[in-house]
Amino acid sequence: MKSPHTQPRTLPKPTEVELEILTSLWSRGEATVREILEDVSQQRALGYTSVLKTIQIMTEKGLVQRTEAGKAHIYRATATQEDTQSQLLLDLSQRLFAGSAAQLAMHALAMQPANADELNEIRQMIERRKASSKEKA
Amino acid sequence: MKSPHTQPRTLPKPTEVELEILTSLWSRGEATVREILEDVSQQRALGYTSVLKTIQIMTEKGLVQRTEAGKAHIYRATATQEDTQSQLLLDLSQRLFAGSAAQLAMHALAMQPANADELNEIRQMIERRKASSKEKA
DNA sequence: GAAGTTATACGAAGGTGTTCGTAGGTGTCA
DNA sequence: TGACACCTACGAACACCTTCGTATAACTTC
Repeated sequence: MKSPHTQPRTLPKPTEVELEILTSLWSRGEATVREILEDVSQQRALGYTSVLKTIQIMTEKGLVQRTEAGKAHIYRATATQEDTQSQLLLDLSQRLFAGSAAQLAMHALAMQPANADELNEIRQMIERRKASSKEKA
Repeated sequence: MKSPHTQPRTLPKPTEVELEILTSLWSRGEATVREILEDVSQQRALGYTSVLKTIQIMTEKGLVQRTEAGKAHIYRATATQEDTQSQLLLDLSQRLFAGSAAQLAMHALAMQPANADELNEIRQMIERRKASSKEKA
């Protein structure tokens, strides 16, 4: 029998270090503590047990899931990167943009120029949205 | 003589409650602790001294500045809302979008539909950027 | 002038996040 | 088999955030 699904519907907001670990997991798919440490060490000096401890806490929180296969445990992120991006963007838009993701997007674009491809992609997205909103009306 | 300018060039990232207080200050321009409490109380049950303590810490951090006029001190935000929005957006884009504000903006738009006015504004911004990038090239 | 109101200052408690040291288990290999 | 390498688990220290209680000063009001 597999473990009972005692997972909460909504995952907690990952903290600073937790996010770095998740980034490693997203890029690798799954990883051991040592592999995560390799990635995280590129940006920050951190001991092995620090990563281990953090990822154990993340397991308790439900942010990651682990497979106990052989010597080293293998971890994978519970939420996709896209879902986590949405979660944190929504959070920021509520706290700093009165809940308007569009305002947030506008500010981001004004802040840092986008390249041509990105601008095209955004334009296309806007056209699509315009079309669908016209349908609705 | 006024106080020596011992302020750091970069302000620390405001925390949860600090951001709520800043939001009150941005909308009011300047405010006393009691006025801030009025605003914050709309969203969260909080005692007077809690707000006072927090804003005292914010003063130490340089997030707000105070004028000691009469009985109650008057506070104003050091950074504008726009600058703080940029600061936090930049931070999030670096931590979760590999430093790409455009990716962040795209994700925000895909996540939550924008209204027609907002879409137009974004489209115009894109056109303007396209034009300026053509000039450069 | 005593009581009540309102303000600031400050200490402290409780929670969480981050980091690491140490202990203990298991496998390898000369 | 003994030394070494590598793993997990766990406790503890430290810093920061949040909240509030208490002390104290000043101002009003009867």
